[in-house]
Amino acid sequence: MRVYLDIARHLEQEVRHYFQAGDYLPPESKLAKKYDVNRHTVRRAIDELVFTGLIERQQGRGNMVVSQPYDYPLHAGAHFTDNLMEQGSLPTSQVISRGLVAANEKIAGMFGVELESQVIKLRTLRKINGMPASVIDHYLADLHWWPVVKHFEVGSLHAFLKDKLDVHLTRKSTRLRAMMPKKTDCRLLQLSGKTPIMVFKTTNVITGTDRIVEFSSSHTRSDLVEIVLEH
Amino acid sequence: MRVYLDIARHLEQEVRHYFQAGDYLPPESKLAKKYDVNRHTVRRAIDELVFTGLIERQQGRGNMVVSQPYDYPLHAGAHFTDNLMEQGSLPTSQVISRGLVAANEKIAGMFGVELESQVIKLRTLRKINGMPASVIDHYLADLHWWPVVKHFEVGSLHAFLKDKLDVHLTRKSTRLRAMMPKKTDCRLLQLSGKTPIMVFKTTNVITGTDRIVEFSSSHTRSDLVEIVLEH
DNA sequence: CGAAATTTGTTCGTATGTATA
DNA sequence: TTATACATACGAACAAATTTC
Repeated sequence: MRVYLDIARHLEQEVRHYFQAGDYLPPESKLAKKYDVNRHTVRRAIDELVFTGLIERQQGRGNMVVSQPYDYPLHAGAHFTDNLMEQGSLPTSQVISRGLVAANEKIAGMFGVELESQVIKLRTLRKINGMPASVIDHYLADLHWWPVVKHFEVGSLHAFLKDKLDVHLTRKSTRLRAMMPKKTDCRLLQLSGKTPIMVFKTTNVITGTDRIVEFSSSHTRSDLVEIVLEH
Repeated sequence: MRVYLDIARHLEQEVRHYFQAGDYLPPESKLAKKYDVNRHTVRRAIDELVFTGLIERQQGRGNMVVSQPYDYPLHAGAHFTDNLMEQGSLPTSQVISRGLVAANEKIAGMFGVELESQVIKLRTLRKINGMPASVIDHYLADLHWWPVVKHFEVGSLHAFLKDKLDVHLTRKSTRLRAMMPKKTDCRLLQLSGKTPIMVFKTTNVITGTDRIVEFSSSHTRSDLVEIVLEH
């Protein structure tokens, strides 16, 4: 059983060998016919590739290949450093999902909006030398940004907002802890479940004001990344 | 449409208000009946909560509530905040060992002294509400401080140095990672071995200079302490 | 211990909604 | 506007893991 995992593996090989970033997969319906399974099963397989950041779904358009093939990961144990001051403005991240979600109590409270009101949610994956290093959920308060944010694909979110919307963000506070990865973390970060992750929660305000307009939660592999703060 | 999002929101509220970590949701079949939808739809809703780390699926068993709801009244001891900017000058730490040791390569390099030359080492334990929260190893470059440091017992090491020796220290850099505790960590911090620790390595200079005269390495329980940085 | 019941996991089929070209 | 493609939802069946008896 678990046909979708076989298909996911096969699809991933196909993508890495014969597709480039920007290409689109064949339609789900075609793939379903090709693999002789229900379209649900193909979707479930593609879900896996979306999770790992290889594919991005685009309703009405298709499933796009996000990252380059042949990005071979380094041997484990390699060591990187990171600069906390650049969290949220990291240049090497790519979007793996986006949409509007209802604000939960915490988010609504921070943003000063009604509970259940809609906010923008982006999930980005950051890779270092082809290795997934951290997955970051961004929440944006201002729905007016959505038409623009819809087209953000790779690079720095903060730079993108500054560029396209003239919105300048400043970090207000950062909260940090460590924990063992959940299943989703393991999948997204290709983790074994034995190494802990670091969790950063940061709030960002519009520069010069106290209005929190972005909240992000980052899950970072602790074996690949060492955080550096220069005072 | 998007019934599953409504259900996800409702479930999240229920969980945050009436469930604790370790509790199990009602079976998906019951929830499907309750919300009068197909079980698929309930599953899709629960997927959202799994995604955010609130719920963990356990095949054959049920869907378990994972994390303590953050807007829940905390029972004492569950959660603390800490301020990184005060690391190394924390008032609640006590010395558990002290002495002169030979500098290893790393320490010698940082201090700019000969390999194997003697440096001061202090090990302090920091407790929060009587619970060991972190163990810190301090290395001091200047042996002239030893006669004075010998008498340091509790409180802030930095304040002590300022008081007794008129030495003003300023943090230069902090490096941070997370790891699983070693045996010694488990013993000193009364840890089970299943929760990760955060490791801070900080260098301190004499204020106004670039001379690194203190290096400290702090091992901190990640389940008791959340680090807060205000920018 | 083993069988039955319970609960989540996967797959099929079908239908309809929504976004994009 | 129409066609295409992804998104959501319903119903049914069986598989796999766990608990209960």
